[in-house]
Amino acid sequence: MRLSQFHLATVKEVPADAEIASHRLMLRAGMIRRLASGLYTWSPLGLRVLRKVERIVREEMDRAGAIELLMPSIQPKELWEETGRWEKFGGQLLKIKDRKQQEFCYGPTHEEVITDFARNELKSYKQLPINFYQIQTKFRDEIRPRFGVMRAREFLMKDAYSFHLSQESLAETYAAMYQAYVRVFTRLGLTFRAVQADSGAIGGHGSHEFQVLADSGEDTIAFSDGSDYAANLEKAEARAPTASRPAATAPLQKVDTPTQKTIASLASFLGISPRQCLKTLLVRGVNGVVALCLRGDHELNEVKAGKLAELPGAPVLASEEEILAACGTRPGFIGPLGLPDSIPVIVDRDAALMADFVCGGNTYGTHYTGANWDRDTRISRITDLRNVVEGDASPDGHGTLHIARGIEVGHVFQLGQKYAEALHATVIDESGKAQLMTMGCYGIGISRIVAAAIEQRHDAAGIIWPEAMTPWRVAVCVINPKNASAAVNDAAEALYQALSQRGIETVLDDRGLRPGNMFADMELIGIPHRVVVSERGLAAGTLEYRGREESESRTVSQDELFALLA
RNA sequence: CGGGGUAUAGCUCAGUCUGGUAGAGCGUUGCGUUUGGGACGCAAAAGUCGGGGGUUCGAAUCCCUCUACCCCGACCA
Repeated sequence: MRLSQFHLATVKEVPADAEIASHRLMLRAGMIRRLASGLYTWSPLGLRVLRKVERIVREEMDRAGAIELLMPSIQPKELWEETGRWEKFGGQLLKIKDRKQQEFCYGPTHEEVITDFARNELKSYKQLPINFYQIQTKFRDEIRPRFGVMRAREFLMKDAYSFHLSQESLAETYAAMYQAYVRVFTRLGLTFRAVQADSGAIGGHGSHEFQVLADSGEDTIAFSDGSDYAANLEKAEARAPTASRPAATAPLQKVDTPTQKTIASLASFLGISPRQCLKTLLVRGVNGVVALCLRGDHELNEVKAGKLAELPGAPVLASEEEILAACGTRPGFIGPLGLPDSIPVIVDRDAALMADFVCGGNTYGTHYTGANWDRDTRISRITDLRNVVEGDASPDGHGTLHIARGIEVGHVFQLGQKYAEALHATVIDESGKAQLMTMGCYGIGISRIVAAAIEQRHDAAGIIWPEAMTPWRVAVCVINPKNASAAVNDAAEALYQALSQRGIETVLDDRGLRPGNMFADMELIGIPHRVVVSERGLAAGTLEYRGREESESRTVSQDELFALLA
């Protein structure tokens, strides 16, 4: 590509509300332009990168035996009513009407459509297993779109859906998809982790997320330094403590804590560590409120709590009125001692090992010190309720957990029969009977990968593309082409041709900008290799090369350059 | 959904409190000087001040209203 024939549109300034590096750099490099909230145009430059990612994903899906198709982005209401998701999906579902007032949605995902396709197309067990995928634009009406294409409303996604007659067959395809994803992210040159994920309300047997590690990530993941164990924080199990509870030694005493409503203020007021305090949360349960107890330095894991039989779903903290009615005090002074028997006291495994602890006094402005389980108060149930923290033992018994931030770019999921059941997707088995199919689904956020890669790989000058994603591998920069001798321009042109003929994607910067502008642009848009052609070098018969991550350029011959790029 | 903020030149933003000639930087166009790390000079084009309504002799500025966009929050005791 000759840049003089391209539309490169870098800018110096970006809106103050572009907060994260990838968003700012994509705007500055001119990869995307915002059309409306959560909607972006991909410029020619941005599209080159997006297509690179798409291509690698497509190649690896094909290699893993998935078959590409393309479903409509607009989907009829009736299909979504069959699975009950027309109502259940919530505000993220963009609903639209046609001229006849028929209702549709812009597809946020395609389980309904693919299952409808499968129930019509697949008749016999002999057609299974089969795995269909598409690369399609999706729309989710996010509450708060932000960070550019990272959390946009319209985005490009690869989604695959596999169909099986047995769990074993599903497990095989699941494993193949997992391996395909490992290949995709490895080829893209990204630092990532495959982590165990919570399979959510849908149920199912297995789920892994592929997380690109980046400090700005919206997800928190835990991984072991002594094994392959890695899990989303939501899912990560806090290993059962092996120690036993120390004996009670302190007498139970009530102390005045007039303003100490938080663990932090309580601990500093009493001169103790937060881990000697007990945190008691009152949440809405199936029948009245439920008390959840954690060590003061731990945090409630909402996913774990949401699975408790005593709770109707994700935990919702009780209101001040409910708390006053249930235990006669206000937030900040709640404790398990003396709670009515009707309130279950569910205690985290680590909190259950506390002795001589501090907890709320259940009257305004007081706490107990020297409190002890059994002696002073009851426990209804002991379970894992907390988020793991840095330094916890890995739940598989090998190594120590570390916490990192990640950007979810892929998700593989054993769906089971939820959609097949709702849509009656069956095939005839060997004995001639209709059998519900079992499904898996596998997503990759193509457009999000572009942002995630930049998030992981950039410096003060701009983007640093991995070779697999870069719009061009090499930039040939001509110094002062308008006034240089014909020999300089000819040499640049010849080098550009030679590189292109070797199959190396090359961009020739023949715009005639001043060198500083040209170099800054090439660094901003992240081209991995830069070659400068000038009078100076031409006289010596050499080229000047600089890698994107190198701080100094070096002199090379043309052959050395080709070897470098081979 | 609740709270807050913003909307002025292609872009990034001043100007609004205290009503009186529409501003800057960057970018763009032209001319000239420059030419190895975001050059310099001169000249120029470019704005229904988000839309509508009101107050006023006079509104970017005050009031009402609508729209769009952004941020924070949705309760960890």
